[in-house]
Amino acid sequence: MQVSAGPQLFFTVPGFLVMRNEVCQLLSDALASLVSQGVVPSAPDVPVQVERARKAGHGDFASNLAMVLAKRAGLKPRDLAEQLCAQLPPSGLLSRAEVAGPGFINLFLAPDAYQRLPDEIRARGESYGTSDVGARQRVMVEFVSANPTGPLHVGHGRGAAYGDALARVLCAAGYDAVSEYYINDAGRQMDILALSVWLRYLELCGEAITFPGAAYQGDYVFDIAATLHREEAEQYRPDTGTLFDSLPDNDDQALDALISRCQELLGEAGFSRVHRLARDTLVEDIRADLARFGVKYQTWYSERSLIDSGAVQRAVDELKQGDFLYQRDDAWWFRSSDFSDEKDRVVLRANGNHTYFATDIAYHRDKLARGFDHIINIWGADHHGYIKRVKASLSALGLEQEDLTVLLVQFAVLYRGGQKVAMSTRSGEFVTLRELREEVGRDAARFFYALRKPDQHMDFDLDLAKSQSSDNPVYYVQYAHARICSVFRQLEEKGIAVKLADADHSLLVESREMDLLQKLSRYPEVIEAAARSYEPHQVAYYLRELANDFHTYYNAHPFIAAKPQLRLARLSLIDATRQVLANALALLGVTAPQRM
RNA sequence: GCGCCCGUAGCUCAACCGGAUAGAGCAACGGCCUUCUAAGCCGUAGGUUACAGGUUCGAGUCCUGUCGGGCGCGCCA
Repeated sequence: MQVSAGPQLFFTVPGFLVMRNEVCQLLSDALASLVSQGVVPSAPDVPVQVERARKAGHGDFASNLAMVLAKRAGLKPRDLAEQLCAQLPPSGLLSRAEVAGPGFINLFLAPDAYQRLPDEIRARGESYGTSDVGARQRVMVEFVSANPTGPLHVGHGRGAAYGDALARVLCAAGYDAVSEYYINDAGRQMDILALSVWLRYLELCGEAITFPGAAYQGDYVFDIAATLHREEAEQYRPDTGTLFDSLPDNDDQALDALISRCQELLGEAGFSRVHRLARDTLVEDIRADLARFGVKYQTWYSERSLIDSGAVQRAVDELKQGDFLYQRDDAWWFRSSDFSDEKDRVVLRANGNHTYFATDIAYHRDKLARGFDHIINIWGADHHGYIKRVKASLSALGLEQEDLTVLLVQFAVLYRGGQKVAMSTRSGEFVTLRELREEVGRDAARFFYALRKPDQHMDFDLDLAKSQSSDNPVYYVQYAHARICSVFRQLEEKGIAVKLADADHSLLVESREMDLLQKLSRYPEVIEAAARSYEPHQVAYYLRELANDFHTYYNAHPFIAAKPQLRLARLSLIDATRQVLANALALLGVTAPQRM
């Protein structure tokens, strides 16, 4: 069934269409006509590509369709292009089409298509730009998922900014996207944290402790210990006389021995109490930290719950039954090399504990079992070696590898005063996300992250990010929004009443006005492209372009001082601009201030 | 050594499933405020897209190799 694509449809269906897709449909119709006439072989499997013209003079849209099809049609590209133009169905959307260069088809929009845009944007409000190209497919985006063993650092910040923006962009493009944080609360690192808290607690009880160098050193460990001491007094202070006797020389082994002794001395319930207190405190801290960064999750999913529910055991058993596991050196290995991984991977260690990978297998299976059409993991680039094994496990469990996309975020290197900021988790010398937010502000930090595509190495200039000057790109965009708000405040102060709905947009004939209208019309396409390629940075670049068009317009033409009819049209245009600036900033988690 | 990511203006980065003359910001230089916020605008200059081949009507984009950078290659998470 063909969709007719007149302006009627485009402007009356409440906002689920994208202008470029409408143009694309017109061209598809033209192609179908040529096929039915036998000019072009039937059922060409070539997708019809239409893109925004990159140069003024090339019209509004351009297509390479004729060049792609020329060979199989046995026609010269330009001749085929002529025929395609002739077959374009009548439409209020396009005013004309012409052949250019080696065979491009340049398409020109009817002025009316632009002139109705401000009203359309006003009617759509916050939803302008959204579309249904995602067809309500259910997508989960999992990101950050840092161990709750300490505060988030700036590396997590990049993943948070990216994941959150991506989820929002996907929603805007018509996907049913949700965000999830996977709480790694089951591993050895958490045991070390619990031990660290307990040792600090013992200090508070007056014990002389030699705190291990490999344990967690951060101040937050003291805070949690203090809470424990305040709430439980000395209930978790057993006889610790032999606690540090004859520990292994090896630091890691000594730590494991201490954990075992701690578990023995406290009993399962006692250790669990300390463990849970540490976890809950840090998860809450992380949640609050991310919330202040503008990042909210629909779900927080506990790794431990996968173990407690038996999901990990079931997954391992099933892999065993399918002969995907084998025993070697007392450990159980997964045959991931059968699925193009470099080598097989341990799932159950010789000591009986499962590896992180084992819970990951159960976790990813669980995600898909929850009914998502697609799951996306955002990982730090240092985890790239894990992609193949996780995908291999999906195959072994009869699931589709294609249902999982792993997106890698490269590291950000901080610069302050032109110097690289040294960071090391080990020494506790890292810049936390909280410090970054307090130093440069949430908006600047989010916008800086948003300005980089994730697979690019990134230099983060702290001085630039916190500068309250024109050097800072976030203010450039926010300033455009504030300026427009200011214009409307001026109107109010002068007592000038405006009824934007009465504006006659045919009065908008200046080149800057056309540029601005064109940019506004492109917004839904930007969202669609950003969603399709998982690149929310496209929204950030679009924002800069839109702000630039506005600032240029602002400097070139008066709004309030114009004659009443023209004034109304211009105010309507900048009001629409304000709406799109606000919508796009919201996608990136950046505020749109009314004054600056 | 093997694998993954990356290499674009002096610096930081874009470039819409391969398209027309590779674009912005910063830094440099020159202009624009008695008028709606100068956190702004306009202009000038800046390039063999690391290098060498290949694929085709067309390559920054795809393929191969070389060089350079980051990361990974644990019964850690």
